[in-house]
Amino acid sequence: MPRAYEPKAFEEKWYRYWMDNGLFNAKAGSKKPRFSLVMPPPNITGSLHIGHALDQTLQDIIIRHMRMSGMETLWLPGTDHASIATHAKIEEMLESEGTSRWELGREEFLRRAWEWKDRYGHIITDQVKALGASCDWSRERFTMDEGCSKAVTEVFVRLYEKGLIYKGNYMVNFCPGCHTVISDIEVEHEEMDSSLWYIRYPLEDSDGYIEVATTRPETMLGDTGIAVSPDDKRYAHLIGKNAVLPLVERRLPIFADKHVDPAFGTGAVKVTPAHDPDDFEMGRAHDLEFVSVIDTRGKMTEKAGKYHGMDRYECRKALLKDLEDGGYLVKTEPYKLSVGRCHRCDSNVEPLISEQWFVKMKPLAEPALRVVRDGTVKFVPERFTKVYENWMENVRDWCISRQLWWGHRIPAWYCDGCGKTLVAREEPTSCPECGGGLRQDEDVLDTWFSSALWPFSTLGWPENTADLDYFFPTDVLVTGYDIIFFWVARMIFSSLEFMGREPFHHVVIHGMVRDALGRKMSKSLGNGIDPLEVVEKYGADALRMSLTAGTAMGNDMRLYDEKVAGARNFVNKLWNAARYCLANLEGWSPPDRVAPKGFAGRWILSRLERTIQEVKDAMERFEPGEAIGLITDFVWNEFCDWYIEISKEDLARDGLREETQSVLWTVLRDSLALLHPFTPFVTEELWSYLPGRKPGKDGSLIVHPYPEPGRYPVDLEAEHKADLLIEATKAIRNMRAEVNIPTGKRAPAIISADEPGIWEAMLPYIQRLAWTEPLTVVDGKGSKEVRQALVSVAKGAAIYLPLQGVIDIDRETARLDKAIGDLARDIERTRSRLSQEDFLSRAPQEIVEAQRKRFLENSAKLETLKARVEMLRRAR
RNA sequence: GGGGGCUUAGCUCAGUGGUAAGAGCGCUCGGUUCACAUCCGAGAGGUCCCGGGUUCAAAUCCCCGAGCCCCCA
Repeated sequence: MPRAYEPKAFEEKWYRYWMDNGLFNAKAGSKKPRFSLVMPPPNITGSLHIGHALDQTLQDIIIRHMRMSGMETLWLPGTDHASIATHAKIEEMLESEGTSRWELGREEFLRRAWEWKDRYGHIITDQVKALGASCDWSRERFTMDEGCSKAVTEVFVRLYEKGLIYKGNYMVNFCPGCHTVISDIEVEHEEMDSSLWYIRYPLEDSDGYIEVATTRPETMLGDTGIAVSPDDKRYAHLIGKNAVLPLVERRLPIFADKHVDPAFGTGAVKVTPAHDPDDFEMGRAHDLEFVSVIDTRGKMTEKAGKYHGMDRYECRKALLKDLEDGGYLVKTEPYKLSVGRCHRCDSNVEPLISEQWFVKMKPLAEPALRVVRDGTVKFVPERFTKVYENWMENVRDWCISRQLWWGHRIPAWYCDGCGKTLVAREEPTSCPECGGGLRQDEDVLDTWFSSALWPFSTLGWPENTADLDYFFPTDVLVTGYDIIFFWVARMIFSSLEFMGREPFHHVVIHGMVRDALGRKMSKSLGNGIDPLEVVEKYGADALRMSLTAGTAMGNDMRLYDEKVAGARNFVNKLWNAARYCLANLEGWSPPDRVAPKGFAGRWILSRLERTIQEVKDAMERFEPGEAIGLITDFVWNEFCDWYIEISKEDLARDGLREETQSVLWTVLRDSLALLHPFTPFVTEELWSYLPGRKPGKDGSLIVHPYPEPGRYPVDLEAEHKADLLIEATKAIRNMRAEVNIPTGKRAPAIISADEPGIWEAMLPYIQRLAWTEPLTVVDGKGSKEVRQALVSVAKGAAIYLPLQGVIDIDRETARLDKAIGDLARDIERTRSRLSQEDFLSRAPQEIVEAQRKRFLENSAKLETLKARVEMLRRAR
């Protein structure tokens, strides 16, 4: 075995081994209890970023843990066709070739898109493999593969037939960058510095004016009314009158509407029903005309008269100048404006009226709320429940059509003859009403429409497959809080509607990975961390560990080099601990039973038992960060720092050698098993060297049973002894450091104990661990104080460090005085607690008992120290 | 406007109502200990954001406030 941990030497090897032996593959219908989860499908356009790495790692930890716990596990991977993103990518590519989708036509465009998908679509899944993701690649799916597409059509048709999908003319968000409608949640709102323009609209029947304030002057060309608050006395006399739109000369009725905020601007607002969601509502309520002046490319329409063809912002400039020239512009004020921007391309979204397909949400939302409220679906951490509920309660109809070509084409046909709309599973040949020719809807569906079906479409729905029968509903879904609305919510209502039950039972939500300064990683900042570079430098295990250790589920985290290096250091520590164990296990083979008699062995197994219990508990609560923390503490701070050091002593002793080997082997074996879900590569590698390992693939760690509580006795007596050993060792090391005795240099020490018998057996260990020579025990009751020495107190013992030279009395007195002060304060605290009637009667017995014990122990220590100080004074 | 989160050591973060508040990194001092310098040993460093309340007991639960962040409208 190499001295240092070299992840590159074996990571690929093991991934291939697991794959080649089918160890990731699930069997439907197995007798074992099942556990399944589906991977949130990454976009085919993307490459692996650190957020994926976190998401994948958490899922892999869960699935490996479950696999080792004896479940028939399925982790189903796949990719998402990412309609807008891929479409944009292809268009970009065509543009660079000097052509366009319009020139090529739909069929050729799609051929090119599939070609692109075949070439690049698997890049991201290959990258996922480098992280060690143990998903069942034989079941890999794609949102646009045959089965998933069939599911999409089926869902569309059924919802349409049920009246839950409709087509209509409504206010939608149009993205001029992506050239398509997007849904409400794809719009991001951002506060921006802008202006508020005050414009004077002449009254029709008098010389007066009504002044309005607007943030979007260019939309005035589509104004068809003016609204004021019904309670606003300033304008009461104008209600029912008309104003005249400057430059356009359109007559605008002035009316009252309670949605108008009298405190905004002048209290009077211009109403543009075709270009503002609120105005749209007012336009309907007050029967106003709808005049569209901006088109889907963000350009002014014919209706804009002389501004026709201008870009919306260009038009704003021109218009403001004309208003000013005409004397209509009263003033301009700075104003903080909330602008809607496209989630994908950042363009300013244009609200406009357009005919689109929608999903009616109310009837679907209701059951989706119920399953979360009654606990059928649980969010982890729980606080995300509220986020979900909040959204679901206020959900609006979902605009699902997109003016793109890459995606699931809407299964709707229109008859040229009679105008009838047909929605069908298979392409109809002619109109059933009039026999006329049919034209399919040009649009495709929102990508999330297909992702919403992921937990069951990937298992074969709408067919009744064995996989669907066995693995559905899935158990857990792991994802980031940023897609609760986009995806989680939609899977829940889709599954309830089509499967008649929840898609999963737990939704485990993680946070975002940020850079060292806490900033979001973004292309424009260039602060993204490439997970593959990290794997290259530190190994996949270190990356996985650094993404999980020290964070609580649901919270954002920062990632930086030092953190990964720290994780790598632990893996290296494990590596070397294993080397030590293995070197001492040569020629040894495991016995049937491991039941050490020595206290050290009993102690470490007792600690291992407790660790196994605590890890189990943390995993059940979906807190892998806690679990990995418990394991690393155990391995590093107890096994490596103490037990291994103790074992060096015991291995040299005839009577103890064999049981010590057994203990080393046992602890190493269980530690590797405990760690495997977190650091699969290094543990499988080390496992392969472990004596007693079953041969063949069934002997692989990946399918070895996860350590369960109840394996080893919790041994209080051994734990107590180990406590004493550690306390005494630390006391001696401490005093040595105090007087600068170098580590490793032999120096004498004396333990003056109340019960010398207990200490007798520990001498060789303390001697080794604290570099004492000689180390003696004396009976504390009978013996005299040791003169030229430093002293420390432990439970039931005073520990002396004799010095050759004369000790510095002042310094030693000061040191002891500090210790006395600390002890006295603590004793006072416990004494006061123990004197409170309420505490004694109301606090649990164990707590009171612990306080008593502490009081007594500390009092004894205090006595010793006080006597010592007294002695030093006399010696002066 | 509504909802949520965060505030704990110099930095990044854990933290179950139980009584001496933890880790990693950094810092200081000392180490060529036969697994490991990717390491070992020792140490310094904290009004647990402020103020109330509940409780025998509060970093932890409740209320008020401050600062920062996120989501929704």
